[in-house]
This record gives sequence, C-alpha cells and structure tokens, in this order.
Amino acid sequence: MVKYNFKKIERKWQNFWEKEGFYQPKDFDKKPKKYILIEFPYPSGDGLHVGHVRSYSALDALARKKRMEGYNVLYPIGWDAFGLPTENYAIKKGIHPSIITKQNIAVFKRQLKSLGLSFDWTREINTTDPDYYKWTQWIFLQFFKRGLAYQAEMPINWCPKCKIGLANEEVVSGKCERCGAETERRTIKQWMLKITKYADRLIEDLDKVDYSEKIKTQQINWIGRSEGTEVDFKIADSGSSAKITVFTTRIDTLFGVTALVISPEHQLTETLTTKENRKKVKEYIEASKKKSDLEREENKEKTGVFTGSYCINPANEEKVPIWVGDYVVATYGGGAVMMVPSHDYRDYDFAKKYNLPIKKVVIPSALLHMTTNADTVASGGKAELRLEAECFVDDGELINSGNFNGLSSEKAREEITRFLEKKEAGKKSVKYKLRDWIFSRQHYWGEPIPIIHCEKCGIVPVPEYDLPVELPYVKKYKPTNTGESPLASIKKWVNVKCPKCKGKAKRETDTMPNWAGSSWYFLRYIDPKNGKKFADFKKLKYWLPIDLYNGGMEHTTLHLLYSRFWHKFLYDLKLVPTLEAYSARRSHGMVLAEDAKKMSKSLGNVINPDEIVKKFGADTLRMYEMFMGPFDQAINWSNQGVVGVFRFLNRVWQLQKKVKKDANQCRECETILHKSVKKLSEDIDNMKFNTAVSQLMILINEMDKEININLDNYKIFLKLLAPLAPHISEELWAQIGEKKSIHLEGWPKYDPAKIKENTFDLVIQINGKMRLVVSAPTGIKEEEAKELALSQERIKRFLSGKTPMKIIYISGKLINIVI
RNA sequence: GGUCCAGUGGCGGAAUUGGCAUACGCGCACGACUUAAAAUCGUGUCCCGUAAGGGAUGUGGGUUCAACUCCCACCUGGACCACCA
Repeated sequence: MVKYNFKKIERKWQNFWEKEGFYQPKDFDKKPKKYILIEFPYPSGDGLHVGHVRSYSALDALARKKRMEGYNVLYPIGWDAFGLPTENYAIKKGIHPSIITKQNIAVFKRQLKSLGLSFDWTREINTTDPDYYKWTQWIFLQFFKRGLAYQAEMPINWCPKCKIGLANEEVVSGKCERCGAETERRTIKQWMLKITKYADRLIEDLDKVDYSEKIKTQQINWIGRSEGTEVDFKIADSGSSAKITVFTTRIDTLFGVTALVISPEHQLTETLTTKENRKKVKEYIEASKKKSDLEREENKEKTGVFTGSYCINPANEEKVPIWVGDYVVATYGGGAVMMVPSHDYRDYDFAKKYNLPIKKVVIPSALLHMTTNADTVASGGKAELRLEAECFVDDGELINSGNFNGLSSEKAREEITRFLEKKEAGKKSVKYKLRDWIFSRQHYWGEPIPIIHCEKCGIVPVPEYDLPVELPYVKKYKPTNTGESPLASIKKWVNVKCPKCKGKAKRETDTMPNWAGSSWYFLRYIDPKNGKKFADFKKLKYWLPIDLYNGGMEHTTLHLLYSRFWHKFLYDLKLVPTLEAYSARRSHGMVLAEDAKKMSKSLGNVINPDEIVKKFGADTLRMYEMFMGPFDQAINWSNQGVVGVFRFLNRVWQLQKKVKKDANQCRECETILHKSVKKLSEDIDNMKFNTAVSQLMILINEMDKEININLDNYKIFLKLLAPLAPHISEELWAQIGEKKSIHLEGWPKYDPAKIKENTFDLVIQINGKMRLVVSAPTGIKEEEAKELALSQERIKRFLSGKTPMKIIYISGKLINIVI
C-alpha cells in the first residue's frame, strides 16, 4: 500500500485539470448558469494570506458541487492591482510599481494554483492593464457626460510633514501612515461622483437582494437617510432677507430653540460677525481649522463663540443669538443647527458651558395622563425622574409651544411643518449622511482621469477613440510637495491639444481611487477580451446577476455600495440587464493568528499557506479552513487543527484497502450514507462547511467499522469528498478504475426512504428529565408508545406506584411522563 | 454614545418550527504495536459522588409537561459606525 503522497497527487491533477480546460464555462450553454464570485485579491508584497484561502476554498467547494449538479459555473479570478500599498512599497524599495505589481501577481498566481482552485484562468483580468482600465475610464466619461462626475473644492487629509495629500486609507487614527505626524484638513479641487443621487435607490433595492441582515443594516446606516424639516431663521435687524436654513428631525422642539449654531466653515460667518466679536470669532475659526480629525473626534467638549448677531425664530418671532461652534458638521444639513438644550444632549452641554437659557417644550406623555398616585407607581416613577431631568430627548407631548401645546411629538412635527410651509419659512426635507464620492487621488499608481482642461473650452472629456489614457511610465512617481499628482510634473504628457478647439490644453493629473477598478470588474469577467465594449450585452444577460458574492466584512460598506452604485448607473444607461449586480452576498470571518491577534509581519505570527501546502498538502489546508469554525465568524488559526484534518485524509487514503466490489450492503451503512448525502448537500449550499466536514468524519468512522466496504458506497463517499478535497478524491477515483474525472460526475442523490430507520430511539422523560432511551419501531402508535414506556422496569421504579398526571408524546421522538 | 452580533467542556465548536446538551475535531490519560521514539490503532475524557443519584449552556427572574433555543432585567466580550441635529 502506497503512502498518501499528496505532493505528487496534487501536482498531477492540477496539471491535468488545466490541460483539459475543465473549469472554463461556455457562454450561452444550455445548462443553467451559476456565477460565483470572490472579491479579487490585492496582490500585495506579503503574498497570499490564509484568509484568502478560507474564502476561495469555500466558494470553490460550492462551485465544484454546482458543476456536479449540472450547472454551467463561472468562477473567475483577477487582480485589483492599483493603489497605495504598491506605490509605497515601490518608493521604499526604489522599484517601479508596475514591476512590483508583476512580481506580486506572479507570486499570488503560483500560490493560488498550488491550491487546485477551479478558477477559469482564461478570464483572468488585471485592473492595471490598459485594456482593462480603458473601460474604467470609459465608464467615468459616461458619469461625466450625465453630470454625475464634477469638480468641487473638498477638504482632504494633509500631512504637514510629508507635504502631501493623503487618502482616508492612509490616515491611521488621525495620523499619517508613513511619518506618524498628525494630519490636517486642507481644501483642494477634487473630482466627485454623485452617489447621493442614488441614495434612495441604494436603500430601497436592498429589498430585492439576499444579503444578510447585518450587511443590509450596515448599508442603510452608512447611507443614513433621515426625514425631517428644513426651517429658515431670518437674520434680525439686517434689513435684508438674509436667512439661515437649518435641518432638524425634531421640529416639534422649535419653541425650545435658544440659539442657532453654525459651523466655522459656514458662508455667513463673516457677515454675521459684528465688529466687537470679530477678533474672537476669527481666532476660533483659525483654531478649529488647525484641528485634525483626531482632535475633533477626541475632544468631545462642545466649544463655540458668539457672533454678535441674532435671528428670528419663525415659530414665535423670538430673537435668537447666532453662535459658531465646531461641533456642527459643515457638510451636513447646511452646516447649521437650531440649538434646543432641553431636548438634545449635545445642545445641552453647549448651553451649560455658555450659560444659555434652557427652555422645556416637550414632556413625557405618561405625565399628562397621570391622575392618581397609583399611576405614578405603575409608570415606574421613571416619568417623574425624566421630568426633573433638564434634558429629555425622547418623544413626548408639547408644552410652552403656543397653539401646538398638548400635541404628541409625532403629530406636532407634522403640524409645525405644515405651519412653516404656509408661512414659507420651511419645508419637509430628507438628508443623508452619505456624501458624494471623492474620486480624485493625487498619486501615481492609479487610472488617469480622462479629462483635458482647455484654456478656452474649459473641461473637455478625452474622446472615446483616444482611450485609454495610458499611465505614463516614469521614474518619479513619488507624491509631490505641492499636493499635486506626480503626473503634473511630466510636461510631455500633461501638455496636449484640446480635442475640441486644438488650442493649448493640459491633462487632468489626478488619478482614480483604488475603488474604481473594483466597481465593475465582475462585468469584465463575463467578456474579458472584448475590444469594442466593456462587455457584450447578450453575454451579460446570460451570466448576470451574480448568484453568490463572497468577501470580507470590511468591504460591506464602501466597495459594495460603490459597485452597486456603478451597476445601477450602467443599468440606467441600458448597458447592463440587471438592477442589482449581486443577488446574494455573504461575508467570511477573519482568520486570526493562534494568539487571537491579527496576523502581521511585525508580530511574527503570520501563517504562510505555502508552508502548510508543503507539509500537509493543499487538500488538508483547504479542508482544515472549512472545518475550523462557522464560515462567517472570525477564528484563530490552530496548527493542531491542521493535523486533525491531515489524519482524516490519511484515513481516507487507507480506506481503499477495504473496498470490495461485491461486499455486502449493510443497512446501517446505507442509512448513514444517505443521511450524509442529505447533510452534505444542504450544508454546502448553506455555507455550513464546518458541519459538512464533520459529517464526512462521522461517515468514515462508520464505514471504517466494516471489514469490507461496498464499492458503490465508496464511490458515493468520494463524490461527497470531491468539492472539499478535490485532489485526493480525484486520485482515489482514478485508482478504482474510473476513466472520467470525478469532478465531471453527477452529485449523489439521497433516497428519503433509505434515511428512515426501522427503529428509533424513544426518549422517556419523567417530569422533563431524561430517564431512559428505548428502541421503538418507527411507525409506533401513541398508545403503544405509552404502554411501552410504562412497562419499562426502570420507569416503574421511578413512578413507584404513582399514577401519572399527564403523558405527553411527541411522535418519533419522546415521551414525557408528568407526576 | 449609537447600531448589530455573540457568551455552551481544558480548546475550536455541534445541537433552532422548544423535545437525549456537549456531535465532529484538538488536547489529555491509559493501553496495543516498537529495543525506543514518532506515526498508527484501541479505550476513556462536562462537574460532584464508590454507587444510586444530583448539578451544569454568562447572571437573576419568567413562560412551558419540557428552555442552549422564547420573554424581561443585568453582566461580559466582539464588530461596525461615531458630534449627521
């Protein structure tokens, strides 16, 4: 008997599968299609992470099972290769990013191939390939043509030491990722994509897809839709019609306003500030500009300064002082809030600090209906406590609010909004936390934004026939000191003729963010070599939507939202056939180190998949990662656990000795086999890989008890194993003389009749406590079961002559005798 | 601070229309094989108790014939968001 030589076996079958082109699906095949997608990797210098292996092995098992079930399966792979880590690494090592990228991809490719994943390598894509980013740029131009891409002055993170603009990803808790200096805010002209236009649809269409509730809530929270009222406060004594518009979800507290607070960035700060206050206000604004995000976040104390001006509360014509405070977010709701200290904690803090009046206008509803002492007790005395509190933030009933007294908060919001609308001093409004997407990066390693700035014509898009705008190969790709993209210094590339007037013009030098290429890559897989379109519509129609998309939890907000946005945009242009790209999304948990920390080079706790493959083989690595725990939960790596799976595969290898063509079929074996078919079928579909593996272990424990194993049973076992351990099952399949690959075989079906056993274990409980398990025939009647239970010696002893009060019988399961 | 999720042996975990708690694996102990070790195989392994029996799924309460599972309160841990008016 030859030893389990995984090295030899795995290499042999990987070559065979590749040569035969096993995993290349045909477009328009008559078989039903399945498009299974994993987030394509970022080929970093660290090489493949065992976390990649977890996700890819899981979806590979699913893909393989679906093929066996007769589906035409697309399971593609590619590289998301533009971006900062590569650029930084290139700067550090002095090697050009394009070379680094090539090297990294080569490493990743070798590592992935050593795992025997059933990717269709003929559809491999690379976001840094001009043939690919041509279409990324083309899609950007479509955004531009429809007014969804525009330029705006936007604050960015600025590192004062490195003198460069940083992307959010480069700012680690308020500090520059490279030098550790605290970052500041600076305003720069940036390209923006109008994702906010799609905000409502991005929420609503979540109803049409199968994402886990967690993911849906995250998306909804991120978009942060809130319904409220916009209300105008006229500036007092200005003689003009100047006003400040504020947004509030609590218009029911309008009568409680004791100040208006505007953000330091607000346009009117200058004009509102009176002479006496000018110096103080200016100082305050300067100070808050210098504050980094970190400081703004850490320092939760509300500060502000009085401008000297007043405005008029449209509800009661009261004069209200206007303050400037940096706790007001400039980019949300117009950058101004009405301050109601009695009903908002932040406003309360602010009012306390500056001794502003606190006016109560909402009280807990329970209080109004309280007539007797008994009621006070019934409401837990809580209402009383809340009345005493100076700040009550819940809904209640209105007081001190003129005509609106006695209304519930909910009703009052409607009534007051209507009142303001009549007065033309306000209206219903919806606001979002979601901002438009800052689409510019002042970095080298990204897709150039295909725009030309002409002295005469202004912003001119690069004509489509000139695409792609290739990223020039240059020696200097370091970010510049001016905050401009390094591309700006390449005069030859920058200076061009205007496509419209042929006059003097310059190229846009900003590049796209890392998210650009990944916002549509799943479409390119469908038609990766098309030179005329980003993908053929008929092919898109055949393959879309993606049936299952898996990736990390860290991408469930940004990447998922961005790509859904692009897809909807393309749908509106009738360029893709589906409203949503992904009909189902699942996320896998992180693989942590044995010490429960994140794997990192500096901690020296990284597990290199290569080493596991070398020592135990790809099948062991893959199956261990499936077995380690629930797929969607974070889990610690365990070297001991790997050994357990390796032992299992060795037992599988040994099993062939016992296989006899005409071995007897035993009833127990048949039952457990069919049960296992059922379990594996369901578990793999439901992504419960850990229990799927455990069932295979249970099955082998059972089969191994026999002296001889029936060949047909053995074949079924190998088929069940095939998606999870594709190499060993293929090898053993060939060794029993099968000519066709096991991966082209049909997925086994189970016979419900064979799962049913002749007898079952009847559990007998007394007062809910398990006392005895007896074997009973499957079809036993209730009366018979009761008799059987009561006739047991042990049960009689427990009853000791007492008559049961009640006997509960659950068919096929248990009897509970209540005494 | 908000939202969501979780808490079961020495460890990873299993068990959901409420019905045998601890499947499967790891670890550990003992045994077989071996000159020996590794590997492999076998047996045992929640706690207390010689046993009969009793106790145990973060804590306390509730519903039920029956609760890891449902309800209420609390404790602990994690993830994401975080001054969004």
